[in-house]
Amino acid sequence: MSNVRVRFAPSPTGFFHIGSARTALFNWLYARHTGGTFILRVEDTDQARNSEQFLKLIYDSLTWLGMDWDEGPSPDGSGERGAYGPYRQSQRGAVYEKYKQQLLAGGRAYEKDGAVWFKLLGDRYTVFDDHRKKEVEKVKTAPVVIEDLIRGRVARQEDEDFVIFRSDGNPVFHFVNVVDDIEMKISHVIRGEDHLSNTSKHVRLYEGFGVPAPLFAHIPLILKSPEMGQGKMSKRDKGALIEEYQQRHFLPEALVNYLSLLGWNPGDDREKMLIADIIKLFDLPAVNQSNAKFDGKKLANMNMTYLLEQPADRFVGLARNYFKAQPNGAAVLADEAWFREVMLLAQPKIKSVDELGAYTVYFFTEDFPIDAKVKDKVMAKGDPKSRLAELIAAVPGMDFSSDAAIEAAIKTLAEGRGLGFGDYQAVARLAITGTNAGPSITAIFRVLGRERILARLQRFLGAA
RNA sequence: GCCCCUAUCGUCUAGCGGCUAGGACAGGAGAUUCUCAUUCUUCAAACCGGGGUUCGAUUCCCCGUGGGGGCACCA
Repeated sequence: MSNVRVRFAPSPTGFFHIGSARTALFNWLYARHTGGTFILRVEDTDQARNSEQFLKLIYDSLTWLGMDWDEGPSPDGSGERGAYGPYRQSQRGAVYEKYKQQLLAGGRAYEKDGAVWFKLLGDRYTVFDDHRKKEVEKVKTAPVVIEDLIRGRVARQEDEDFVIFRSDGNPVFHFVNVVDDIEMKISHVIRGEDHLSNTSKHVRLYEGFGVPAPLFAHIPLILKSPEMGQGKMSKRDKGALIEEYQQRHFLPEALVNYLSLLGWNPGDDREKMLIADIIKLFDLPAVNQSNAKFDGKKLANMNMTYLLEQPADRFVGLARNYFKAQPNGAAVLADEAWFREVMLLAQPKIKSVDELGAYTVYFFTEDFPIDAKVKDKVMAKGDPKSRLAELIAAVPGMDFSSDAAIEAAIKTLAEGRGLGFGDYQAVARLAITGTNAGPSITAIFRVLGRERILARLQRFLGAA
């Protein structure tokens, strides 16, 4: 067990964002890499915007992604574990009060306009701030120098007193963040670069409390992809919410793998990696300094490569979860053995689990759609109606015992007329599945069975 | 406006003074396959600009420019 203690400190004020997930991930990876402690702390001081629903979403998303926390609220929200609680800021009022009194008593804070302000040390002067369009009091101070683990030395001037308790009596972010990091003995603050400018405030606060500051590591931000526009990813952007991937039944390890590569790399060409290897290889100095744009296509590709190699049981389980949430789910799942067979036929073909519904409809209903474009194309080539009639004649006597037997039968039929397998395949597929994409036609014959194949062929020919 | 961070193919990135600037996703072409997809081969694609430092800069420094973030009694 190392002395590394890191925390992920989200606010339950909105959906769980991909940027938050990445920050959580880097903290978690660092804790696991170093054998340290990963803490979840809920920053719910903004009573107006907090909600229990969003809090639950944080627990669920972290759990889904496989980021377990050593201290913090329990995943079901019922209690908590760890020696430095409570882990919800809304329950830490007494702690903040104590630290406020300490500053007040030491002359490092004062009241003004009903709020409590942190007092900087140095000579004071007044200037007109043309950004805020008002007179402000400034303080001459030495620059705050931060030795950031990712950015190197960063110097920034902090030259204005700032509010630490609002006039409504509630403490502000900068204050509670620092107090809790002290109380929870946080060793490394790993957070988004958007906090880099805040860090000078935080360092002054640590000084005010007479406590050494933790080490800082400011990670790059995730930006919109070029199609989405400019700026950092916001909750409005497509693909920005973890919930979305969960609903689409992405593999969490694929998402984690992709996220780990946004701003970090193992130092060689490896991209697809086991979580265990990512943990082993991850380190703070290897994190990039520049922001990364989100690429949904690369994520989708990562998800597909994971999907292709899933063991049958896991894939079928994933498929089952997906269909449970579909309107026709109960019917699809009715016959377990058959469901499994169909899903395993689809596994090597699909790119994501949420394609499964459309990809396998015709296995579960006679009322499947016919793709008009595919129909036009297939029916325009050769003499498909004759091929269909020939198949209808042959199917009753065909050996359906294996894919190989079916393939042999169709080939024999084709050769007898100087044709190829393909001349039957396309039109049979169209008649039986309504599309041109799918598993091998022989497997479809075998799984659907003689009666249904024959019925579909006849029905299609009759309508054509 | 002020402050901070940052800059290699469209995108994620490797490179840590001397390389035909490498890989991956996306895109193009081809091969394999009963379709589709996978897979394989292959093509196209980048060092933001200007000054330095150096025998030599993608690499180090400075200045621009571009991108990002921050400047609240939000977090």
